[in-house]
Amino acid sequence: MISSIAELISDRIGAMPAGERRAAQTLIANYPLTGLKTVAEFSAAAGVSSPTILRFVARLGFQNYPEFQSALQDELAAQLQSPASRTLNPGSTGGAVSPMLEATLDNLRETFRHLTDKQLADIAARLAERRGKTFLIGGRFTDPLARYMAAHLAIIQPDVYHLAGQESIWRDRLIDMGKRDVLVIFDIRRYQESLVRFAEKAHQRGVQIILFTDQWLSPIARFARHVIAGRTAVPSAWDSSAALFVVAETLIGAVTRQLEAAGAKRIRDLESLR
Amino acid sequence: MISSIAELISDRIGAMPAGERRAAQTLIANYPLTGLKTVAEFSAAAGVSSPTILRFVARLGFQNYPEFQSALQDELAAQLQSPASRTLNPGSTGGAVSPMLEATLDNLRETFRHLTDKQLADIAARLAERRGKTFLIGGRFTDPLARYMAAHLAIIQPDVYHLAGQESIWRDRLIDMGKRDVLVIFDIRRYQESLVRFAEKAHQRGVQIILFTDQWLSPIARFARHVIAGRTAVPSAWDSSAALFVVAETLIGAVTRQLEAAGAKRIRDLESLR
DNA sequence: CAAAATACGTAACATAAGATACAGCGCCCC
DNA sequence: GGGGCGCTGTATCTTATGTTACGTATTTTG
Repeated sequence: MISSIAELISDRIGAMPAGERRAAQTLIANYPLTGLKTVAEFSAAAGVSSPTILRFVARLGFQNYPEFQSALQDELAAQLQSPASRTLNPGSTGGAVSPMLEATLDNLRETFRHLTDKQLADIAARLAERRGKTFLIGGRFTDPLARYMAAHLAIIQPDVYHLAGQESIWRDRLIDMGKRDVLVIFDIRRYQESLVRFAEKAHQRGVQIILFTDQWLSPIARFARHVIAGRTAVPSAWDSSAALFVVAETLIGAVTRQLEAAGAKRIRDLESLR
Repeated sequence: MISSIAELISDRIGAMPAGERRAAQTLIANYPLTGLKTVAEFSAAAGVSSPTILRFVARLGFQNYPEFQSALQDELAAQLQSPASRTLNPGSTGGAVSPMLEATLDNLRETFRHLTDKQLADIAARLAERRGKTFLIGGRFTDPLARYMAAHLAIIQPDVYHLAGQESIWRDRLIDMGKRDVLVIFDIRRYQESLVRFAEKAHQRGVQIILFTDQWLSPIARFARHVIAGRTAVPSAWDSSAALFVVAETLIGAVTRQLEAAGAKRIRDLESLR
């Protein structure tokens, strides 16, 4: 079975005329980048004319050049999103557990690779900024993450609220929200209508939204000031929220560090209350 | 110093208008593929108009769109040729992020290293066994994990209950618990007195306890049938529950697989209820 | 060795892509 | 509340990209 275009090429390269073969070799040589450039550039790199390139992709079975490029891009997307393929682990971890663990480790690495220090620092700074209130809410499966984050933030600073219960309840809380406030939303597929509506209304009131979502971006991204896109794919019937969980923990740590001075006093006060 | 376009973006994303920021977030979310597509496709993915995309790349310092794409391709070429450089993002190694990530990755590996497939399989089998009820409860910071697990398990099987609210409430639920039932407890330092008491009473009633705890083992371990000890140490003011979270997800996946036949029907029934 | 078939490139064409001008709108500041 | 600024989208235009037609070169075969 032929799965990648590279395989397809090496499968048929024998039955190609000289010019097309040069095209094939050039493409393979630094795959798949040459194929993503324009026909003119491709042809120049291969030292043949444009029509030869087009005949080449036609021979591979594509209707036209854009279709060929799309196929390459899809392949590249798959490759970039599941870095598992590049870490070929030769039996180092053989159990039935490891697929799940490995996928999660990859998701973590991949999620943080798309996340710069500056982004996290900005978000942490916004959360640490003690001007307005902080609200947290999540979807069906992600609401526990909102709770987890709220449980920590509420200790180191005042005015942290987790929005729970029925939609009507938190919808009414909108009235307390304004420009100075922050709303942290967790929303991964399948995105919840009610959350989107809520986010939109909050946005209209000038609330700054920090969104935790998956790589396909919840529609809430439209309204969000900051977006954290975590990888969720694992070999399971469910999506994994582990990457978002770790980002949340990282943020909690960062905020705590920023509030060190004020926070330490607050924690001491809390202790004395027990 | 700014070496990659991704860094450049996150450096300037703060100073961008809303539309362009959406473009930036969309690009980062699955970098760099969106940037290799046409302006029209990019704009559609981001939910903005084409000119906004062009203004976005102009703001990044590129003269025109093709130049921007070339830069992305060059970057991608460099990345594909030296896979090692992917993991070491020179800008972020010095930052505050990676210590946290690295520690979490270590915790995950370490946690699973002490966890055999058989252990997990046994626990999953016990959870999938549909003789009695399943109760879940957690401590101050770990209760969200109990909720997360409950949210999933409740979908694939009946009689799954998360114990929330005040101590007196769940203490009274003890009366419904018996030998056939399972109690999943999350408890990490500082271990909660109330949970220990609850676990002891449940144990006396013959309830099988599955305990998620840290490597120092909650006192509840005395009463537990199964103990999962996760690593929690991270360079932060707080302990990390990420390892326990991932174990929970792994178990959820395993239970789902075991209940595939029965669970599939149940999920279908649930869908039809909406 | 000759004739035919195939391959290749040049050049003209059509199309789709990127760029720009302009008007509407919202937002912020005064 | 009013004026100004800046952001965004629609519509138009221009560019360059992919495509095709055709003539020449090259190879293959009888």
